[in-house]
Amino acid sequence: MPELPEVETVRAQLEPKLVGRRLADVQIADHRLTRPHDPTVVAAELTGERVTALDRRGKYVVVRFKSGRVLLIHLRMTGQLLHVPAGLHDSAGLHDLAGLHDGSGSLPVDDPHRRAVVRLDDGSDVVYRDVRRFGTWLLIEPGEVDPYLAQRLGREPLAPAFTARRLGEALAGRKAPVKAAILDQRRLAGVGNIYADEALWRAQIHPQRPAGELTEAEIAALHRGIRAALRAGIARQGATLRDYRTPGGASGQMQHEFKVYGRTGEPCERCGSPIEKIRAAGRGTWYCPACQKLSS
DNA sequence: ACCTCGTCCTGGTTGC
DNA sequence: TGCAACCAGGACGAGG
Repeated sequence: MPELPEVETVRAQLEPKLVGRRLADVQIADHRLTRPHDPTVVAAELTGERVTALDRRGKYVVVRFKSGRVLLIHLRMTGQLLHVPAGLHDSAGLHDLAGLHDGSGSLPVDDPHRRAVVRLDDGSDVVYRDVRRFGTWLLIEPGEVDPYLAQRLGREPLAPAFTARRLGEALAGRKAPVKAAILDQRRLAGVGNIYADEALWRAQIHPQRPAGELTEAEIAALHRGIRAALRAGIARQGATLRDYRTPGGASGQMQHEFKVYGRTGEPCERCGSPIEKIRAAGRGTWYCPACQKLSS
């Protein structure tokens, strides 16, 4: 599930491949990708655009064009953006990069999960894959992107302006579990299920604590925990559970560093107690019942 | 305003 | 062994 660290890794790796390039040809194979807009129309509008910047906001990849228009890409659960150098199209190498081994030593001729391909003016391709088709491409007219994002996204957790005080403001008065609160993109942009659990473990806070009841010290610890977990994820190029790949096709390494996520029954690194799995905020949630107490 | 839950979607896993 | 049920979860809208 691409969260902030995965999306930031994709952005950083794609940036030098995309900035300055013109979109020579755009093919969109999935009508859901550009909903509610017609993919053929979107593809035609994208063709000829020149990329001036590749940014990230929350979990969105923000592709900025010279025209002022912006393409917002959201990978949701299983979206991938892969860069394929000129001359390697449709080769076995691409399937290898995309992690499509079928275990028999042979590689599929067609990739059924390829939803879109952008040919750049240097002959390379940006391939968009998405098994579950939750991902979205939204082409936005100049001036409309800031209001669109402002309506949906809160603060960037790694920005200097995101202080413990700001986090406290976002959590104040809320009775929802703290995990639900930090997953709320309108409060905090970019934290998903994995890094929420990892951040709460670092802060030694129970995921079901009411968000508004955290003490000042706990808010400070959570602030540090969120930023440390996200930075660790970026440093490891994200976490690959199944689908996530960098644009070069590599797996992330952060899954090897998880303190709690997916580690049911394994000893807590801090206290040795077995990690437990519960359901919180409607999501699978892992935590240490000994050092993340519900009542402090 | 806040909060919870259902929906979208596919493929891997579980259970009978 | 076969096959249906279940599970994973980011964003969003419905309903309380």
